[in-house]
Amino acid sequence: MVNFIGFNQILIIICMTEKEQNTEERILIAAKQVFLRKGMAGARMQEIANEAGINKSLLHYYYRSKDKLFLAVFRLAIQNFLPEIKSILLSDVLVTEKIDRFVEGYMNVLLNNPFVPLFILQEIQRDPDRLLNIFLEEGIQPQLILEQFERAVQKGEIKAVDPKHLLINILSLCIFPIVARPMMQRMLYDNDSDAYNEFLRERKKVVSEFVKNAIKK
Amino acid sequence: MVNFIGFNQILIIICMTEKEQNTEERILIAAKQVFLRKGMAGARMQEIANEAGINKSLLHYYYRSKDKLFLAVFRLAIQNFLPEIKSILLSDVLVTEKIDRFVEGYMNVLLNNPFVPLFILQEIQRDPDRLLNIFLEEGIQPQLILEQFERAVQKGEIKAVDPKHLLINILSLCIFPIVARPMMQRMLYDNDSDAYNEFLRERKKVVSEFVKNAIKK
DNA sequence: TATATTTTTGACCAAATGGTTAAACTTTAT
DNA sequence: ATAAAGTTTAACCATTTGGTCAAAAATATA
Repeated sequence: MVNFIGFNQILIIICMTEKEQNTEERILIAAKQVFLRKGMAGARMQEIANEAGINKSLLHYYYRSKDKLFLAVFRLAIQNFLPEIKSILLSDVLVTEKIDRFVEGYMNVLLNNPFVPLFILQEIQRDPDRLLNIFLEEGIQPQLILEQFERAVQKGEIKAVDPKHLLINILSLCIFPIVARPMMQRMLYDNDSDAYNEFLRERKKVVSEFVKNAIKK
Repeated sequence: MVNFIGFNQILIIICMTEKEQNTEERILIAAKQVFLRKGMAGARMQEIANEAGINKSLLHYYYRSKDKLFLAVFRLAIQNFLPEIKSILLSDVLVTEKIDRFVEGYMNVLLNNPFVPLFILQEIQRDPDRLLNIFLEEGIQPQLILEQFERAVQKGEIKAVDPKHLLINILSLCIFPIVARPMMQRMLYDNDSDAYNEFLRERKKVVSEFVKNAIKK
Protein backbone atom coordinates (compact mmCIF):
# COMPACT_ATOMS: atom_id res chain seq x y z
CA MET A 1 0.00 0.00 0.00
CA VAL A 2 1.17 3.48 -0.74
CA ASN A 3 1.98 5.70 2.21
CA PHE A 4 -0.35 8.70 2.09
CA ILE A 5 0.94 10.35 5.23
CA GLY A 6 3.37 12.56 3.45
CA PHE A 7 0.71 13.55 0.95
CA ASN A 8 -1.69 14.47 3.73
CA GLN A 9 0.91 16.57 5.44
CA ILE A 10 1.53 18.42 2.20
CA LEU A 11 -2.21 19.04 1.95
CA ILE A 12 -2.22 20.35 5.49
CA ILE A 13 0.61 22.70 4.72
CA ILE A 14 -1.12 23.98 1.60
CA CYS A 15 -4.44 24.50 3.40
CA MET A 16 -2.80 26.41 6.27
CA THR A 17 -5.82 28.70 6.59
CA GLU A 18 -8.11 25.77 7.39
CA LYS A 19 -6.02 23.36 9.39
CA GLU A 20 -3.35 25.86 10.30
CA GLN A 21 -0.73 24.82 12.80
CA ASN A 22 -1.04 22.20 15.48
CA THR A 23 -4.16 21.73 17.55
CA GLU A 24 -2.66 23.13 20.73
CA GLU A 25 -1.88 26.43 19.03
CA ARG A 26 -5.26 26.60 17.30
CA ILE A 27 -6.96 26.17 20.65
CA LEU A 28 -4.92 28.97 22.17
CA ILE A 29 -5.80 31.33 19.34
CA ALA A 30 -9.49 30.47 19.56
CA ALA A 31 -9.41 30.80 23.34
CA LYS A 32 -7.82 34.22 22.98
CA GLN A 33 -10.58 35.35 20.65
CA VAL A 34 -13.28 34.29 23.09
CA PHE A 35 -11.67 35.14 26.45
CA LEU A 36 -10.57 38.60 25.35
CA ARG A 37 -14.08 39.51 24.20
CA LYS A 38 -16.17 37.79 26.89
CA GLY A 39 -13.85 37.52 29.87
CA MET A 40 -13.42 34.47 32.09
CA ALA A 41 -16.99 34.56 33.40
CA GLY A 42 -18.61 35.08 30.01
CA ALA A 43 -16.48 32.66 27.99
CA ARG A 44 -17.80 29.18 27.23
CA MET A 45 -15.59 26.17 26.58
CA GLN A 46 -17.98 25.03 23.84
CA GLU A 47 -17.70 28.39 22.10
CA ILE A 48 -13.92 28.12 22.15
CA ALA A 49 -14.09 24.63 20.69
CA ASN A 50 -16.42 25.85 17.94
CA GLU A 51 -14.13 28.78 17.21
CA ALA A 52 -11.22 26.36 16.88
CA GLY A 53 -13.32 23.90 14.90
CA ILE A 54 -12.50 20.97 17.17
CA ASN A 55 -14.07 18.76 19.78
CA LYS A 56 -14.53 20.26 23.23
CA SER A 57 -12.66 17.39 24.87
CA LEU A 58 -9.50 18.51 23.14
CA LEU A 59 -9.50 21.69 25.20
CA HIS A 60 -9.12 19.56 28.30
CA TYR A 61 -6.71 17.19 26.60
CA TYR A 62 -4.28 20.03 25.94
CA TYR A 63 -5.03 22.49 28.74
CA ARG A 64 -6.71 20.37 31.43
CA SER A 65 -9.18 23.03 32.67
CA LYS A 66 -10.85 26.31 31.78
CA ASP A 67 -8.73 28.02 34.39
CA LYS A 68 -5.47 26.72 32.93
CA LEU A 69 -6.54 27.74 29.44
CA PHE A 70 -7.47 31.15 30.76
CA LEU A 71 -4.06 31.57 32.36
CA ALA A 72 -2.36 30.71 29.07
CA VAL A 73 -4.43 33.39 27.33
CA PHE A 74 -3.72 35.91 30.08
CA ARG A 75 0.03 35.35 29.70
CA LEU A 76 -0.29 35.64 25.94
CA ALA A 77 -2.15 38.93 26.26
CA ILE A 78 0.66 40.36 28.38
CA GLN A 79 3.29 39.10 25.99
CA ASN A 80 1.61 40.95 23.12
CA PHE A 81 2.48 44.19 24.86
CA LEU A 82 5.81 43.62 26.49
CA PRO A 83 8.33 43.48 23.61
CA GLU A 84 7.26 46.76 22.04
CA ILE A 85 7.28 48.57 25.36
CA LYS A 86 10.59 47.18 26.51
CA SER A 87 12.40 48.03 23.29
CA ILE A 88 11.23 51.61 23.56
CA LEU A 89 12.04 51.99 27.23
CA LEU A 90 15.53 50.60 26.75
CA SER A 91 16.33 52.85 23.79
CA ASP A 92 18.81 55.56 24.65
CA VAL A 93 17.17 58.83 23.66
CA LEU A 94 16.03 62.01 25.35
CA VAL A 95 12.98 61.64 27.56
CA THR A 96 10.83 63.81 25.34
CA GLU A 97 11.76 61.74 22.29
CA LYS A 98 11.12 58.61 24.30
CA ILE A 99 7.64 59.80 25.19
CA ASP A 100 6.92 60.37 21.50
CA ARG A 101 8.07 56.88 20.65
CA PHE A 102 6.26 55.34 23.58
CA VAL A 103 2.92 56.93 22.74
CA GLU A 104 3.30 56.02 19.08
CA GLY A 105 4.38 52.45 19.76
CA TYR A 106 1.99 51.82 22.63
CA MET A 107 -1.03 53.09 20.71
CA ASN A 108 -0.08 50.92 17.77
CA VAL A 109 0.02 47.85 19.97
CA LEU A 110 -3.29 48.89 21.50
CA LEU A 111 -4.85 49.24 18.06
CA ASN A 112 -3.66 45.75 17.17
CA ASN A 113 -4.89 44.32 20.50
CA PRO A 114 -7.91 46.44 21.29
CA PHE A 115 -9.55 43.93 23.63
CA VAL A 116 -6.53 43.33 25.83
CA PRO A 117 -6.71 46.29 28.22
CA LEU A 118 -10.35 45.91 29.27
CA PHE A 119 -9.80 42.17 29.55
CA ILE A 120 -6.85 42.64 31.86
CA LEU A 121 -8.51 45.29 34.01
CA GLN A 122 -11.62 43.13 34.31
CA GLU A 123 -9.77 39.97 35.27
CA ILE A 124 -7.45 41.72 37.69
CA GLN A 125 -10.49 43.06 39.50
CA ARG A 126 -11.77 39.47 39.76
CA ASP A 127 -8.55 37.91 41.02
CA PRO A 128 -5.99 40.62 41.68
CA ASP A 129 -3.33 38.83 43.69
CA ARG A 130 -2.83 35.83 41.46
CA LEU A 131 -2.99 37.74 38.17
CA LEU A 132 -0.73 40.55 39.32
CA ASN A 133 1.78 37.88 40.21
CA ILE A 134 1.69 36.70 36.62
CA PHE A 135 2.45 40.25 35.55
CA LEU A 136 5.55 40.20 37.69
CA GLU A 137 6.53 36.77 36.34
CA GLU A 138 6.25 38.11 32.80
CA GLY A 139 8.67 40.85 33.72
CA ILE A 140 6.61 44.03 33.96
CA GLN A 141 8.67 46.70 35.71
CA PRO A 142 6.97 50.04 36.16
CA GLN A 143 9.97 50.98 38.26
CA LEU A 144 11.95 51.15 35.03
CA ILE A 145 9.90 54.02 33.63
CA LEU A 146 9.58 55.82 36.93
CA GLU A 147 13.34 55.89 37.35
CA GLN A 148 13.79 57.30 33.88
CA PHE A 149 11.34 60.11 34.65
CA GLU A 150 13.08 60.83 37.93
CA ARG A 151 16.46 61.00 36.27
CA ALA A 152 15.08 63.33 33.60
CA VAL A 153 13.81 65.62 36.34
CA GLN A 154 17.15 65.56 38.15
CA LYS A 155 19.02 66.30 34.96
CA GLY A 156 16.63 69.18 34.37
CA GLU A 157 15.35 67.81 31.09
CA ILE A 158 11.76 68.18 32.24
CA LYS A 159 9.74 70.07 34.81
CA ALA A 160 9.67 68.62 38.34
CA VAL A 161 6.60 66.43 38.19
CA ASP A 162 5.62 63.37 40.19
CA PRO A 163 6.74 60.48 37.96
CA LYS A 164 3.80 58.35 39.09
CA HIS A 165 1.32 60.97 37.99
CA LEU A 166 3.16 61.36 34.73
CA LEU A 167 3.07 57.64 34.09
CA ILE A 168 -0.63 57.35 34.90
CA ASN A 169 -1.32 60.38 32.72
CA ILE A 170 0.34 58.79 29.71
CA LEU A 171 -1.29 55.40 30.25
CA SER A 172 -4.68 57.01 30.79
CA LEU A 173 -4.52 59.05 27.61
CA CYS A 174 -3.47 56.03 25.52
CA ILE A 175 -5.59 53.27 27.02
CA PHE A 176 -8.91 54.91 27.80
CA PRO A 177 -9.89 55.86 24.24
CA ILE A 178 -9.36 52.22 23.23
CA VAL A 179 -11.17 50.74 26.21
CA ALA A 180 -14.09 53.13 25.84
CA ARG A 181 -14.23 52.84 22.06
CA PRO A 182 -17.54 50.96 21.86
CA MET A 183 -19.06 53.80 23.87
CA MET A 184 -17.24 56.81 22.48
CA GLN A 185 -17.37 55.83 18.84
CA ARG A 186 -21.16 55.75 19.13
CA MET A 187 -21.54 58.86 21.25
CA LEU A 188 -19.07 61.11 19.47
CA TYR A 189 -18.91 59.71 15.93
CA ASP A 190 -22.34 58.18 15.28
CA ASN A 191 -20.69 54.76 15.31
CA ASP A 192 -18.54 55.60 12.29
CA SER A 193 -15.60 53.23 12.63
CA ASP A 194 -13.42 54.97 10.07
CA ALA A 195 -13.95 58.31 11.75
CA TYR A 196 -12.92 56.88 15.11
CA ASN A 197 -9.85 55.27 13.56
CA GLU A 198 -8.89 58.66 12.21
CA PHE A 199 -9.53 60.13 15.66
CA LEU A 200 -7.15 57.58 17.17
CA ARG A 201 -4.51 58.32 14.54
CA GLU A 202 -4.67 62.04 15.31
CA ARG A 203 -4.54 61.15 18.95
CA LYS A 204 -0.96 59.92 18.81
CA LYS A 205 0.16 63.45 18.07
CA VAL A 206 -2.36 65.03 20.42
CA VAL A 207 -1.27 62.90 23.36
CA SER A 208 2.41 63.45 22.67
CA GLU A 209 1.95 67.19 22.52
CA PHE A 210 -0.34 67.17 25.51
CA VAL A 211 2.18 65.32 27.64
CA LYS A 212 5.27 67.13 26.48
CA ASN A 213 3.53 70.44 26.98
CA ALA A 214 2.91 69.48 30.58
CA ILE A 215 6.52 68.63 31.35
CA LYS A 216 8.49 71.24 29.41
CA LYS A 217 10.13 73.77 31.68
CA MET B 1 -56.25 38.56 70.73
CA VAL B 2 -53.90 41.42 70.87
CA ASN B 3 -52.81 42.93 67.57
CA PHE B 4 -49.05 42.60 67.27
CA ILE B 5 -48.78 44.12 63.83
CA GLY B 6 -48.03 47.57 65.10
CA PHE B 7 -45.42 46.22 67.47
CA ASN B 8 -43.69 44.33 64.64
CA GLN B 9 -43.58 47.43 62.54
CA ILE B 10 -42.00 49.34 65.37
CA LEU B 11 -39.38 46.61 65.68
CA ILE B 12 -38.72 46.85 61.96
CA ILE B 13 -38.31 50.60 62.19
CA ILE B 14 -35.92 50.28 65.11
CA CYS B 15 -33.82 47.61 63.39
CA MET B 16 -33.51 49.63 60.18
CA THR B 17 -29.99 48.38 59.57
CA GLU B 18 -31.22 44.78 59.39
CA LYS B 19 -34.60 45.02 57.69
CA GLU B 20 -34.02 48.43 56.16
CA GLN B 21 -36.49 49.67 53.60
CA ASN B 22 -38.83 47.64 51.48
CA THR B 23 -37.77 44.40 49.84
CA GLU B 24 -37.73 45.78 46.31
CA GLU B 25 -35.20 48.43 47.28
CA ARG B 26 -33.09 45.99 49.30
CA ILE B 27 -32.89 43.73 46.27
CA LEU B 28 -31.78 46.60 44.06
CA ILE B 29 -29.05 47.59 46.50
CA ALA B 30 -27.83 44.02 46.79
CA ALA B 31 -27.97 43.55 43.03
CA LYS B 32 -25.92 46.70 42.60
CA GLN B 33 -23.28 45.37 44.95
CA VAL B 34 -22.97 42.12 43.03
CA PHE B 35 -23.46 43.28 39.43
CA LEU B 36 -21.02 46.18 39.76
CA ARG B 37 -18.28 43.92 41.07
CA LYS B 38 -18.91 40.79 38.98
CA GLY B 39 -20.65 42.05 35.86
CA MET B 40 -23.68 40.44 34.23
CA ALA B 41 -21.83 37.24 33.28
CA GLY B 42 -20.18 36.76 36.66
CA ALA B 43 -23.13 37.70 38.87
CA ARG B 44 -25.28 34.96 40.40
CA MET B 45 -28.90 35.39 41.36
CA GLN B 46 -28.31 33.32 44.49
CA GLU B 47 -25.47 35.60 45.55
CA ILE B 48 -27.71 38.62 45.16
CA ALA B 49 -30.39 36.94 47.24
CA ASN B 50 -27.86 36.13 49.95
CA GLU B 51 -26.54 39.68 49.89
CA ALA B 52 -30.10 40.96 50.34
CA GLY B 53 -30.83 38.31 52.97
CA ILE B 54 -33.97 37.07 51.20
CA ASN B 55 -35.25 34.13 49.21
CA LYS B 56 -34.11 33.87 45.61
CA SER B 57 -37.68 33.70 44.34
CA LEU B 58 -38.24 37.25 45.51
CA LEU B 59 -35.77 38.49 42.92
CA HIS B 60 -38.08 37.15 40.23
CA TYR B 61 -41.19 38.28 42.08
CA TYR B 62 -40.01 41.88 41.96
CA TYR B 63 -37.84 41.99 38.84
CA ARG B 64 -39.01 39.00 36.76
CA SER B 65 -35.60 38.05 35.33
CA LYS B 66 -31.85 38.49 35.76
CA ASP B 67 -31.82 40.66 32.67
CA LYS B 68 -34.50 43.02 34.01
CA LEU B 69 -32.71 43.28 37.35
CA PHE B 70 -29.47 43.99 35.54
CA LEU B 71 -31.09 46.78 33.54
CA ALA B 72 -32.39 48.37 36.73
CA VAL B 73 -28.86 48.32 38.15
CA PHE B 74 -27.40 49.71 34.93
CA ARG B 75 -29.83 52.64 35.02
CA LEU B 76 -29.03 53.20 38.68
CA ALA B 77 -25.31 53.26 37.95
CA ILE B 78 -25.81 55.96 35.34
CA GLN B 79 -28.03 57.98 37.63
CA ASN B 80 -25.29 58.03 40.27
CA PHE B 81 -23.19 60.09 37.89
CA LEU B 82 -25.63 62.30 36.04
CA PRO B 83 -26.77 64.87 38.62
CA GLU B 84 -23.28 65.93 39.66
CA ILE B 85 -22.11 66.26 36.07
CA LYS B 86 -25.16 68.12 34.87
CA SER B 87 -25.07 70.65 37.67
CA ILE B 88 -21.45 71.45 36.87
CA LEU B 89 -21.94 71.65 33.14
CA LEU B 90 -24.91 73.98 33.49
CA SER B 91 -23.15 76.33 35.89
CA ASP B 92 -22.28 79.64 34.30
CA VAL B 93 -18.56 80.11 34.84
CA LEU B 94 -15.43 80.46 32.72
CA VAL B 95 -14.36 77.30 30.92
CA THR B 96 -11.16 76.99 32.93
CA GLU B 97 -13.08 77.31 36.18
CA LYS B 98 -15.60 74.81 34.86
CA ILE B 99 -12.84 72.29 34.14
CA ASP B 100 -11.59 72.67 37.70
CA ARG B 101 -15.04 72.04 39.07
CA PHE B 102 -15.69 69.17 36.68
CA VAL B 103 -12.49 67.34 37.55
CA GLU B 104 -13.08 67.87 41.25
CA GLY B 105 -16.73 66.83 41.13
CA TYR B 106 -16.29 63.99 38.70
CA MET B 107 -13.42 62.44 40.64
CA ASN B 108 -15.44 62.67 43.84
CA VAL B 109 -18.31 60.80 42.23
CA LEU B 110 -15.83 58.25 40.90
CA LEU B 111 -14.35 57.75 44.35
CA ASN B 112 -17.84 57.16 45.73
CA ASN B 113 -18.72 54.77 42.89
CA PRO B 114 -15.41 53.15 42.01
CA PHE B 115 -16.91 50.08 40.36
CA VAL B 116 -19.24 51.90 38.01
CA PRO B 117 -16.90 52.81 35.14
CA LEU B 118 -15.39 49.36 34.56
CA PHE B 119 -18.85 47.86 34.92
CA ILE B 120 -20.27 50.17 32.27
CA LEU B 121 -17.38 49.71 29.84
CA GLN B 122 -17.57 45.94 30.27
CA GLU B 123 -21.31 45.71 29.73
CA ILE B 124 -21.33 48.12 26.80
CA GLN B 125 -18.78 45.91 25.10
CA ARG B 126 -21.14 42.97 25.64
CA ASP B 127 -24.29 44.63 24.36
CA PRO B 128 -23.44 48.05 22.95
CA ASP B 129 -26.59 49.00 21.06
CA ARG B 130 -29.12 48.30 23.74
CA LEU B 131 -27.09 49.75 26.60
CA LEU B 132 -26.04 52.87 24.74
CA ASN B 133 -29.73 53.46 24.12
CA ILE B 134 -30.28 53.44 27.85
CA PHE B 135 -27.59 56.07 28.16
CA LEU B 136 -29.51 58.28 25.76
CA GLU B 137 -32.77 57.59 27.61
CA GLU B 138 -31.13 58.68 30.84
CA GLY B 139 -30.21 61.96 29.21
CA ILE B 140 -26.48 61.80 28.59
CA GLN B 141 -25.49 64.56 26.17
CA PRO B 142 -21.80 64.76 25.32
CA GLN B 143 -22.84 67.37 22.77
CA LEU B 144 -23.41 69.72 25.68
CA ILE B 145 -19.77 69.71 26.73
CA LEU B 146 -18.41 69.75 23.20
CA GLU B 147 -20.40 72.88 22.38
CA GLN B 148 -19.08 74.61 25.47
CA PHE B 149 -15.51 73.83 24.46
CA GLU B 150 -16.17 75.05 20.92
CA ARG B 151 -17.64 78.30 22.18
CA ALA B 152 -14.68 78.80 24.50
CA VAL B 153 -12.36 78.38 21.53
CA GLN B 154 -14.37 80.84 19.42
CA LYS B 155 -14.42 83.38 22.22
CA GLY B 156 -10.66 82.96 22.49
CA GLU B 157 -10.79 81.79 26.10
CA ILE B 158 -8.68 78.74 25.27
CA LYS B 159 -6.30 77.51 22.62
CA ALA B 160 -7.84 76.05 19.45
CA VAL B 161 -8.05 72.38 20.33
CA ASP B 162 -10.30 69.65 19.02
CA PRO B 163 -13.09 69.54 21.64
CA LYS B 164 -13.46 65.78 21.23
CA HIS B 165 -9.82 65.22 22.09
CA LEU B 166 -10.11 67.59 25.00
CA LEU B 167 -13.16 65.73 26.32
CA ILE B 168 -11.51 62.33 25.96
CA ASN B 169 -8.37 63.68 27.61
CA ILE B 170 -10.28 64.83 30.67
CA LEU B 171 -12.32 61.64 30.93
CA SER B 172 -9.22 59.49 30.47
CA LEU B 173 -7.26 61.26 33.18
CA CYS B 174 -10.14 60.99 35.66
CA ILE B 175 -11.50 57.55 34.93
CA PHE B 176 -8.43 55.42 34.20
CA PRO B 177 -6.74 55.74 37.61
CA ILE B 178 -9.98 54.53 39.21
CA VAL B 179 -10.58 51.71 36.76
CA ALA B 180 -6.99 50.53 36.99
CA ARG B 181 -6.77 50.98 40.74
CA PRO B 182 -6.55 47.25 41.62
CA MET B 183 -3.56 47.07 39.29
CA MET B 184 -1.85 50.39 39.90
CA GLN B 185 -2.24 50.43 43.67
CA ARG B 186 -0.33 47.17 43.78
CA MET B 187 2.28 48.03 41.18
CA LEU B 188 3.04 51.60 42.26
CA TYR B 189 2.13 51.66 45.94
CA ASP B 190 2.75 48.14 47.21
CA ASN B 191 -1.02 47.77 47.64
CA ASP B 192 -1.13 50.56 50.22
CA SER B 193 -4.73 51.75 50.03
CA ASP B 194 -4.15 54.94 51.98
CA ALA B 195 -1.23 55.88 49.77
CA TYR B 196 -3.33 55.40 46.66
CA ASN B 197 -6.15 57.46 48.15
CA GLU B 198 -3.67 60.23 48.75
CA PHE B 199 -2.46 59.81 45.17
CA LEU B 200 -6.03 60.23 43.92
CA ARG B 201 -6.52 63.31 46.09
CA GLU B 202 -3.39 64.93 44.67
CA ARG B 203 -4.60 63.92 41.25
CA LYS B 204 -7.52 66.32 41.27
CA LYS B 205 -5.06 69.21 41.21
CA VAL B 206 -2.64 67.45 38.87
CA VAL B 207 -5.31 66.74 36.27
CA SER B 208 -6.74 70.23 36.48
CA GLU B 209 -3.32 71.79 35.97
CA PHE B 210 -2.42 69.30 33.29
CA VAL B 211 -5.54 70.08 31.29
CA LYS B 212 -5.52 73.82 31.78
CA ASN B 213 -1.87 73.94 30.85
CA ALA B 214 -2.74 72.25 27.56
CA ILE B 215 -5.44 74.71 26.61
CA LYS B 216 -4.07 78.03 27.80
CA LYS B 217 -3.05 80.29 24.92
C1' DT C 1 3.04 -5.29 8.45
C1' DA C 2 2.04 -5.47 13.23
C1' DT C 3 2.20 -2.98 17.48
C1' DA C 4 2.42 0.80 20.55
C1' DT C 5 1.43 5.64 21.18
C1' DT C 6 -0.89 9.76 20.45
C1' DT C 7 -4.84 12.30 19.03
C1' DT C 8 -9.76 12.90 18.36
C1' DT C 9 -14.52 12.05 19.09
C1' DG C 10 -19.21 11.43 21.01
C1' DA C 11 -21.61 9.98 24.83
C1' DC C 12 -22.10 10.90 29.35
C1' DC C 13 -22.04 13.09 34.25
C1' DA C 14 -22.56 16.03 38.28
C1' DA C 15 -22.95 20.54 39.70
C1' DA C 16 -24.53 25.05 38.94
C1' DT C 17 -27.90 28.23 37.44
C1' DG C 18 -31.98 30.95 36.01
C1' DG C 19 -36.47 30.31 36.59
C1' DT C 20 -41.34 28.34 38.15
C1' DT C 21 -44.94 27.02 41.26
C1' DA C 22 -47.88 25.93 44.91
C1' DA C 23 -48.38 26.47 49.47
C1' DA C 24 -47.68 29.24 53.73
C1' DC C 25 -47.57 33.46 55.83
C1' DT C 26 -48.62 38.47 56.38
C1' DT C 27 -51.12 42.51 55.59
C1' DT C 28 -55.13 45.04 54.10
C1' DA C 29 -59.91 45.68 53.33
C1' DT C 30 -64.67 44.66 54.53
C1' DA D 1 -63.54 38.14 62.38
C1' DT D 2 -63.23 36.89 57.62
C1' DA D 3 -61.97 37.22 53.03
C1' DA D 4 -58.99 39.07 49.68
C1' DA D 5 -54.66 40.62 48.21
C1' DG D 6 -49.91 40.86 48.65
C1' DT D 7 -45.50 38.76 50.15
C1' DT D 8 -42.31 35.04 51.22
C1' DT D 9 -40.62 30.45 51.18
C1' DA D 10 -39.03 25.76 49.94
C1' DA D 11 -39.18 22.38 46.68
C1' DC D 12 -38.65 21.62 41.90
C1' DC D 13 -37.45 21.93 36.94
C1' DA D 14 -34.99 22.38 32.53
C1' DT D 15 -30.95 23.90 30.67
C1' DT D 16 -26.32 25.02 30.66
C1' DT D 17 -21.70 24.07 31.66
C1' DG D 18 -17.11 22.39 32.95
C1' DG D 19 -15.34 18.17 32.91
C1' DT D 20 -14.60 12.78 32.26
C1' DC D 21 -14.11 8.45 29.78
C1' DA D 22 -13.80 4.75 26.77
C1' DA D 23 -13.64 3.77 22.19
C1' DA D 24 -12.22 5.06 17.54
C1' DA D 25 -9.00 7.09 14.45
C1' DA D 26 -4.57 8.54 13.22
C1' DT D 27 0.28 8.43 13.70
C1' DA D 28 4.68 6.76 15.01
C1' DT D 29 7.60 2.76 16.00
C1' DA D 30 9.40 -1.86 15.52
